[in-house]
Amino acid sequence: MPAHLVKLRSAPDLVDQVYRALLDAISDGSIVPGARLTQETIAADLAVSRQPVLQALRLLKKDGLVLDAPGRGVLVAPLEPSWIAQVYEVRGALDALAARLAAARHAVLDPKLVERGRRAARGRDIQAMIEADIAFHQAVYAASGNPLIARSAETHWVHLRRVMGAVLQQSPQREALWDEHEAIARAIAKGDAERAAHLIDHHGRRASANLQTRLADVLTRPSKGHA
Amino acid sequence: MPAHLVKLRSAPDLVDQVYRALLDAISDGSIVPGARLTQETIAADLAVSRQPVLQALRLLKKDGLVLDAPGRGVLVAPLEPSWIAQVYEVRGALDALAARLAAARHAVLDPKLVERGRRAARGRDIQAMIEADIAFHQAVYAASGNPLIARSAETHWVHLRRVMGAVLQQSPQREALWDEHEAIARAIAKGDAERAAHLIDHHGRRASANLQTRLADVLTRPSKGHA
DNA sequence: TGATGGTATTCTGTATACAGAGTTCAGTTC
DNA sequence: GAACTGAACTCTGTATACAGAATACCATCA
Repeated sequence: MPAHLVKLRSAPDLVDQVYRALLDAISDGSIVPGARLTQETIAADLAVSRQPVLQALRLLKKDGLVLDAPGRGVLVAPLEPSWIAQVYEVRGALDALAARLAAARHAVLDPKLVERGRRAARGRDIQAMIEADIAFHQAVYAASGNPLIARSAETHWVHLRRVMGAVLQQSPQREALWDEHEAIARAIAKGDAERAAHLIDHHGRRASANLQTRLADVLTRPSKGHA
Repeated sequence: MPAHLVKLRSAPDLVDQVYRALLDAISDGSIVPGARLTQETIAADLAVSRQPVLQALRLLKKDGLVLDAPGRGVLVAPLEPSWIAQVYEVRGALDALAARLAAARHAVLDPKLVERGRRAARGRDIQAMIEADIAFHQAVYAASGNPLIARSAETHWVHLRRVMGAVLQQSPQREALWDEHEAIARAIAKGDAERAAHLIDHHGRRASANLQTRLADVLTRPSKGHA
């Protein structure tokens, strides 16, 4: 048997598809925070029975993305500044760990990641900016050599993606962000674990503070988001 | 309405119960690593239909505790030394974060935790030792003020509990473990964040190395575990 | 003896049916 | 007019039924 044949993804079953669909919709804001969903409406929208929806919702509950609203369906988790702070604290610890490990291996991140990020930062496509940001951090996770880091951080990024989408109409320091990313990549390549961890830690703190104030802003003036 | 009435856990539904039952059985080793399970046998054992079992298994898959074995049911995740190392790396990062935050708040951990731990360490009840260990670390998480830490670490502890149960027939440095715990608690209470983080980090590394070698030992001489 | 083809079995995933719990709303009473 | 009681409705969770996919086994053939 030729070894280059990739193991083909046999059955992307309905539960996975429903889960993905809801995850994407919640991530990019198509389903607004605080929205109320019922199994039946989701099932009807996606043209499946309630069964796979039921299971997908349970997975989303485990992720903390939807909450039980007994008797009235489920509630899409609202966005709270304090929650964001907590997510960033945990993600920051994982980022620092990943950066330290990656530096220990003198990992070299693909320069294209930064290029792509800078290009996105100069453009207007918010989603592209978010994707580039996520891609960079995931590259650090991958470079750490510990796949569990990426898996643990995955859920956190869904939460952050939601906030970013809701908040990042335009950010002043978008270019500065990628200067930081580039410095982190350099420290990792050089094998300077402490510096890499320190940089990515501060990077996260800045981003956290930024998102929190912006989110609080949006929440107090709720209608402004649509202008 | 009196405020002291706790919100009563309305419906622990069958899915949760099945999930808990399997989680406990996998954690304490009643279901051995590598065992093959089918929905039907589980359903029959627990006297429920396949439906809740199906959902519970999907949650366990998300936790990485069971693997798909297409056509032959599901496989209880085997124990691998390298996996343990990965879990400890991530858990270590969370522990250090929690210790640092707890120290920043000058949190005082309940001294009973250490007392109970020492008593368990002198005894013979392996499960009690493990429980005491987990209880201490969870107390640190709780003291951090960030509930997300405990939630993120929860899954990791299930994996570790499995290994501990499989490996810790008797450990020579059980008392030393609680000296470390006590030192960590002191550093937290004193507010020395860096020292607390440093201590708990080393604590984790030692435990990781210990478990890994022991697990590798058990795996190469598989029958010895039952002696 | 080893490989190959077909068949039976096993197991999962999805859909439908049903029952229980909670909510909403209208009617009634003070 | 406000509060309470009851019924209708809505929604979820569980069980059963069915169809498809994968495996294991057995007979056949070189």
